[in-house]
Amino acid sequence: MIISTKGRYALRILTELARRGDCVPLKELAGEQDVPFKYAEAIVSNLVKAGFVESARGKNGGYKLTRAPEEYTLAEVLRETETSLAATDCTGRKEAECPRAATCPTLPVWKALDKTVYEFLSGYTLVDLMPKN
Amino acid sequence: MIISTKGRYALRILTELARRGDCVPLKELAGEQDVPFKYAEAIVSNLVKAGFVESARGKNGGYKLTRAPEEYTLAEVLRETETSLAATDCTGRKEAECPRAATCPTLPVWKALDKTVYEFLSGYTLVDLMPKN
DNA sequence: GTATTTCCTACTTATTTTGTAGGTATTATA
DNA sequence: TATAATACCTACAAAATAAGTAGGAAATAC
Repeated sequence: MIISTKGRYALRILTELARRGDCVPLKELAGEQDVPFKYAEAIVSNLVKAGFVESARGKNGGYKLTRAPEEYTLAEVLRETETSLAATDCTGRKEAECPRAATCPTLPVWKALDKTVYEFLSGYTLVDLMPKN
Repeated sequence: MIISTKGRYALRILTELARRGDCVPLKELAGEQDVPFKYAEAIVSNLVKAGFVESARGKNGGYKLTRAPEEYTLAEVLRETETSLAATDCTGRKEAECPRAATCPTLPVWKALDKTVYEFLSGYTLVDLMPKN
C-alpha cells in the first residue's frame, strides 16, 4: 500500500479547510470528515510543520490553509504525510541498505515506477478533491 | 508499499528460471537468489497455481517456466504474488466496505492511479530483469 | 529402499499502521 | 481574573500485515 489512511485523512482535512476558508477548530474538521480526533491531531501537526496550514491557539483558534487550494498537489501533500511514497523498500526506507543495489537489474524499474507515480500525483490538486455541488 | 519482498522474490526466482532454462530444484533457486528456502516454497507454490511454472516431484525434480521469459509481464506476476497491487485500501482490500465510495471525490483518482501503475508494469517482462552479461 | 525433491498445514516473529491517554501551554471573552 | 476552548506534546497500546519457520507427508529417479 503506497497511500495509507494517514495521507488520505490529511487530504480530507485539507479539502475541508479549502471548502470552509476561514479558521476551523480541529474538533469540527475531524468530526466533519470522520477522522478520529486524536489521530487527526498528529496528522495536522505534520501539516503545520510542513507549512501547509497555520494554526491559532486558544479560544476561537483552529487551522487554515496558507495557500490557495489549487496550489496543493497531491504529490506534495502525500510526500509529507506518508511514511514513504516509494513503491518498494528498494527505493524507500531501505534504499541505502541493499547490497544488490549496484548491480540489481530491477532497481531501475522501481525508480521509473516511483517517478511515474509522482508525476501522476503532481497532476492533481486539492481542487480536484472538492465536492462539486 | 505496493510491492513487497514476496513479489520481488517471485520475480527473482522466475528470472533465475529464465536464465537457467531447464528444470531447477528450489534449493538451488533459493540459494542463488538469497531467498529463505521455506519462504521460497510458499512463493513458488503460488507460481505453480498461477500456471507460471510447472513442477516435477521427486529426485531430479524442480521447477521450470511454462512460457518464454518475454511472455511474463511484471503486472501479471505481481498481481498473482502480491496481496494487493492497489495503491490504497479504497481500491484494494476494503473496496467494498467504504460507505463513502458512492460519492467520494478522491476515489476516481485512486482508480486512475492503479491503472497508471498497472500499465507501467505491463510494459516490462522478465527479459528486462535479466542481467545483461 | 533410499535420497531427493515437491507439497501441505500450521505456527511464530517482526514491523508497520492506526489509534489512545493524559496532560501542558495559549488565548478570547465574560 | 477566572473559565472555557483550543492547539501542542510525549508516551503508550492495539490491530493488522508482512516475513519467515517447523515438521512432516507424498512422489519419483536411481
